[in-house]
Amino acid sequence: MRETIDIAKALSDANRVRALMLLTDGPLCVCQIIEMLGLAASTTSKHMSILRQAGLVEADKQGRWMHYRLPSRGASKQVRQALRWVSDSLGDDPRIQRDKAKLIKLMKVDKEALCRKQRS
Amino acid sequence: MRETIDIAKALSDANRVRALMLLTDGPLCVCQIIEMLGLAASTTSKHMSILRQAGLVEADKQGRWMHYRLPSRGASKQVRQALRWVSDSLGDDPRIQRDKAKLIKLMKVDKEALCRKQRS
DNA sequence: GATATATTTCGTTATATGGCGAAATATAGG
DNA sequence: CCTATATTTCGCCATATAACGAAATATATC
Repeated sequence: MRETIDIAKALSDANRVRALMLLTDGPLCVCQIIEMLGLAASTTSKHMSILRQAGLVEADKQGRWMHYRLPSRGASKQVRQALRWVSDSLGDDPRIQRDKAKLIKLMKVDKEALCRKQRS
Repeated sequence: MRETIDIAKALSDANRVRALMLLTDGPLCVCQIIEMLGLAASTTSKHMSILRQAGLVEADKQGRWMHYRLPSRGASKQVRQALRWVSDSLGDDPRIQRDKAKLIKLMKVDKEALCRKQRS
């Protein structure tokens, strides 16, 4: 029960769902997610931690950079099914599609440059 | 997007999820749901209205009694998929099973008697 | 039509949540 | 080991949410 509610809670905020959908084409660095959502770093970090707690994303730290990605095969049936639901539901949502288009451009920007820009 | 978030929000409260799962074996009267959840009538009513808004339940009024049930075939793919997720996830949850057992007993009580008891 | 009653709506209160900026943490590189 | 820096944690504020009881609504029955 707890797990199910945690997953539902994690999915009940638009910015978190956007972040999740951004990961469908591969892992992203926190700074990239910050840029995409347009939120403060602290807020974005909290969102990712909630998604992680629910098992909807996995994280791994590479040096100073933290990368988030969708869970690998090992994920529980619950998580897999929830992810499929969201993904099927929002596959052609206009906001999500705009995000994906914007992400393609963003991926061309160097991470170092991105972080520098965010600092200033 | 809105619809997805509304569904997730509706599913992010334990009492609402319990109410939803109670309906898997057929429609119930509000007074029965009140009894099962152990909440005030007004609170229960609000929960049902949130589930209804999200499309996760349908309602029909029969005289003074309002009956809630899971949506019929017409439901959107989103709703059907979300319901399957919850149902698969909680099929063998202990709390849900206890609820179901309790419901079987409750179904033997006359609705009139139930409402009278709740009033007093 | 008046009364009883099942449910909903309203008003209130306490807690949860999402947002930010500042401070803390951890790691790369001089 | 000291500095720079990517991310997280903390403290705060505003808004959202879940709970209740009281009042309102709708419907059956007299």
